[in-house]
Amino acid sequence: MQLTQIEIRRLRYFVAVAEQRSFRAAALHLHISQPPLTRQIQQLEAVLEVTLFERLPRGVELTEAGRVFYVEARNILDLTQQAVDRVRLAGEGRLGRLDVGTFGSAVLSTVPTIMLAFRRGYPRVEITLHNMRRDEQLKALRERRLTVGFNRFFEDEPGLTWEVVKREKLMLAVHEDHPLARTESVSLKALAGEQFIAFPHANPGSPGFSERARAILAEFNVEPAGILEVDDVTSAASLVSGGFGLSLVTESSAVLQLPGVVYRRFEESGEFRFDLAMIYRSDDDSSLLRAFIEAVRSIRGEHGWVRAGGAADTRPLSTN
Amino acid sequence: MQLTQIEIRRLRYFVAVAEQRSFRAAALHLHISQPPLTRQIQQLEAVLEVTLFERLPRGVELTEAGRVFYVEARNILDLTQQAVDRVRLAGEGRLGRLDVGTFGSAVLSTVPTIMLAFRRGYPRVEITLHNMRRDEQLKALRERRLTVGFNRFFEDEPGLTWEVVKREKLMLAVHEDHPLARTESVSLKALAGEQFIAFPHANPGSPGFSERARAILAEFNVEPAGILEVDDVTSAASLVSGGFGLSLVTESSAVLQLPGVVYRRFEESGEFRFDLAMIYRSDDDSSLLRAFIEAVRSIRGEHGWVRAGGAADTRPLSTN
DNA sequence: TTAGATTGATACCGTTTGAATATTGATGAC
DNA sequence: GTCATCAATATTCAAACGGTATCAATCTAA
Repeated sequence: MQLTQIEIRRLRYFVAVAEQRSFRAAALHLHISQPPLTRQIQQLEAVLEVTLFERLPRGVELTEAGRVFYVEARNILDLTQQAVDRVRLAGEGRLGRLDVGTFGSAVLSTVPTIMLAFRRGYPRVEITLHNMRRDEQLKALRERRLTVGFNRFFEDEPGLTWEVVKREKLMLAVHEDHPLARTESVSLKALAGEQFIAFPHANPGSPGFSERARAILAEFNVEPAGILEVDDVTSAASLVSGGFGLSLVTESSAVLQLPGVVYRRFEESGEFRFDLAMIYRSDDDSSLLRAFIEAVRSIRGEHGWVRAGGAADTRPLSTN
Repeated sequence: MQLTQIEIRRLRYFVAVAEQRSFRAAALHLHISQPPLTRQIQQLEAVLEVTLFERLPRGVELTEAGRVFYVEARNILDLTQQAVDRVRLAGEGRLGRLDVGTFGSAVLSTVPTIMLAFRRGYPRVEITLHNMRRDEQLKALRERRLTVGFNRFFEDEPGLTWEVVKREKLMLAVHEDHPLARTESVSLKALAGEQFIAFPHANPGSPGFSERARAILAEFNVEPAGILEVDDVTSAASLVSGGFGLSLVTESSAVLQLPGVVYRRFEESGEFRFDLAMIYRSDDDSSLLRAFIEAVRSIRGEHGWVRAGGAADTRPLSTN
C-alpha cells in the first residue's frame, strides 16, 4: 500500500514517545489521546519499514534503528523551527540571523571582540553563539545549523573553507607563589616533573589543542609528574588558582584573571602557533556570511592578530 | 488563528513552486492540480506570516523571505530523505553502535580479529570496546550499556545467552632460560615448587580463569613455592620476562612476544579448555546483534577456533 | 491467588483537511 | 477587442486524523 509520506507531525509524535518512553505519557504531552498516537507510530514504522520501539510490559524502549531515527528526527524538528524563525526575521526586513559556533577559550575575548565590532555595522542581524566542540561544529556546519564556526583547525575539511583569525602563542598559567612565576618568561624544559592540568583528547583523526600541546611537551622531553584533565580552560584556571598545578594555555586565555593566577611566556614560544580559525561552508555565498568574513578580516587587521607568524608551514590567511 | 503546522508536504510543494517559478508547472510536476497547490502555499504563508512569492502576470518569483525559506526547506527535505535512508540502514543492522565488553587476553588477538572482519561487512557501525571484568560485563549487559561481552563464562546467567567463540588450551609462559623451557611440552606435575604469577580471584559465585587454573593445580597436587598476583596477562608476561616466575595463560596470550618469554604446551592440556565466549541479552533480537553473532560464527569457522574440543561436558556452540 | 491498575492495540465514528472539477478574474499577445 | 495564460475562488468528495469505548497482556497489592 502506498502509505502517506513522512510528515512533521509524525516526527513530533515519534520524538515525544521516544522521550517519554511511553505512549500514554506522550499522548498527554501532545494533548491528544493514546490510540491515534499508536496508529501514527505504526504508520511511521510501516513507511520506514523498521520497528522503532520495543513494546515492553511497562512502556516502550527505542530499538537501535529507533535511536538512529531519533537523532535525525530531533534534528529535522529543530531545523524546521529554525526555518520558521529565520523566514519571519527575513519577512520583517531584518537582515537575518547568524549562528556562530565557539569553544572554550575563543569565547573569552576573541569572539566577543568580533561580535561587538560586527554588530556595529549590522545591528539588525541576530547573532546566536553556540558553544560546541570542533566535531560538533563541523557536523552543524554541514547541516546548516551553523553559519560559521570558530576553533583551532589544523586540517582541511571537504566542503568547508577555513581561514586563520588569530595567531596565538603558547603560554603558561601558573600560581604566583610557584617558583616558575618568578621570571617573565619560562623555558619549556623547566616544566619537567610538574603537575599538569590538561584538556581531554579530542576525537581521533582530528587533532586539537590538547594533542598539539602534548606533542610539544614530548618534543622537549618534558615528563609531567601527573596530568589532571578538565573540560575547559576556565576550569583549568580555577585549578591553577587553587594550586593544583600548572596549565598550558593560549594567549587569549590570559584574560582570565583568577586570584593568584599569572601567565608567563615561553622562551621558545615563537616556534609554536595555535591558530584560531573560522570555518564556513564553501558553498555558502550569502551576503550575510560575506559581510561577516569581511568584518573579521578587518578586525583581524586592526588588532594585528596575525602579525606574529613566520613558520614556513604557515597556512595562507585566506583560502577559497 | 492557530492554523495547521508546517508539514513536509507543504515544504515539497513550496520547493516545487520555487524551482518551477510557476504554480501550474509545479502542480504538473507534483501530480496534483493547481488549485490545491495555491491553497497550500497560501496556508504556508499564513503560518509563516510572510509572503513567499511575488505573483507576476507570468508565473511567480521568490521574495527575499522566500529565498531564505527556500534554502531552509531544501535542507530539511534533504535531511528527511537522509533520515529515511539511515533508519533503513539501521534496520538492517548496517548502521548503529555496538558496545563490546572485553577483557585482558581477549583484546590481544581474538576480539581485534573479529572486529576487523565485522567492520568489512558493516563499515558504518560504530564499535566501542570497553575493557571490563566479567561481573562488570554482566551488569552492563543487564543495563543495556553493552550489546555483547567477551569473557570466559562457565555458568549460565539468567536473561543472558552465551556461546563459545574460541576453545583455548592452557599454556605455560616461562622464561627461555628456565629449565622447563627446554622441551616442547611440559607436564603439569613438573610445576611443583615453582614461583607463580597469577591473576586475582574474581568475585565470588562466578568462577573465572584464575579459579579454574588454581583448581587444576590442586587436582594435580602441584604446590607452588609462591604466588605473585598481577592484574592482567600483559603484566604477567612482563614479570615472566623479568624472570620473576612462570604463569599459566591461554593460547591467545602467546601473541605477547616479550623478550625472553616462551610459551609451552602441557602434556595434559587436551583435558582443559578455557573457552572464550560471547554473551548477550537473550531478549535482544536486534538485527545488529544478529548480524554480529553471524559474523562471529563465520569467523570462528574460518579460523577453526572450536575444533579442539572433545570433553563430554562441552556446551553446545550455539544456544537460543 | 485474585482483583485492580497500567499500558498498548483495536474497532468504530464524527470531524477536519486535502485534492479534484468547474469557474472566475487579471494580464499580456495578437 | 479577442484569445491565451495563469493564479485565485467555489464546491464537492475522499482520505486522514482524532476521540470514545473496549480489549488483551502484564504488573501490583491485598
